[in-house]
Amino acid sequence: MAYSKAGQFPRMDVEIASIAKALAHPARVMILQHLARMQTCICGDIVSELPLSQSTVSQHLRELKKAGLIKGEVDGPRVCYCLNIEKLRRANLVLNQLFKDIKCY
Amino acid sequence: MAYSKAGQFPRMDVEIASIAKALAHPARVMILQHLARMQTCICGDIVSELPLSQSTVSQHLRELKKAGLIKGEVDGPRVCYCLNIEKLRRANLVLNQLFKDIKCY
DNA sequence: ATTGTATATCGTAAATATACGATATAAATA
DNA sequence: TATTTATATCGTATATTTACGATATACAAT
Repeated sequence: MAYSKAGQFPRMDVEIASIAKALAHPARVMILQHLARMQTCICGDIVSELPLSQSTVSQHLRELKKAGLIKGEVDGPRVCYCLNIEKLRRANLVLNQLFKDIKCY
Repeated sequence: MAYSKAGQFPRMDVEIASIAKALAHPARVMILQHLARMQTCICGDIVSELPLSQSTVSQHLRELKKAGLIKGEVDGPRVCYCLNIEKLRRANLVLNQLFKDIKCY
């Protein structure tokens, strides 16, 4: 991220921002939705679902993994991705708390 | 945004991403929280609340305005900002719908 | 009219994000 | 072992974001 002052913001606000950042690209939103539909957390399929090259999709997957929203597991020559349910529940909680704090729910 | 393919993603996913992007910096989260606390939507106060320069805060305010999450109204030499409650409700709705879609709530 | 105050905008630098093709890696299969 | 397949990473180009100081703007007050 192009901000150099992360330490100067409240911990919770940094967490909210980090979660929001992971959701801040339509490709990544689509990836989450796709992973939710296919319980059998397919992987190369994601590439064919998106209008983006394989390497770009791989970058988005890395972003989602970095934020903890998905997990990837090697399975032979391929990698199976799946949602990280706990972290996503936490994301939902944290965002709802924000809207509650600002009285918009 | 550094993506050139917005038209190729579902409208709803673009909306989610755009909302998330507005929330993707702790300074902007803090601004929303501050505006919620002070109903009298103060403005220059925001600058003194944040560890950032006046011009940088102004940029963040512009981002929030662009996303529609806040409104700014000129009042003499100063500008009063306040939350855009309807848009924030919509943001909450849309994000909750995402978490519902992916079964993480 | 001049001065002061509050914001926005400009110019700029540096970091990060997006996107792709090409290449490397790792594992299954022939 | 060689080949195919699936994915990640590298290199690179471009766009965007973050951040600041300096300057412009717009209004109020002197």
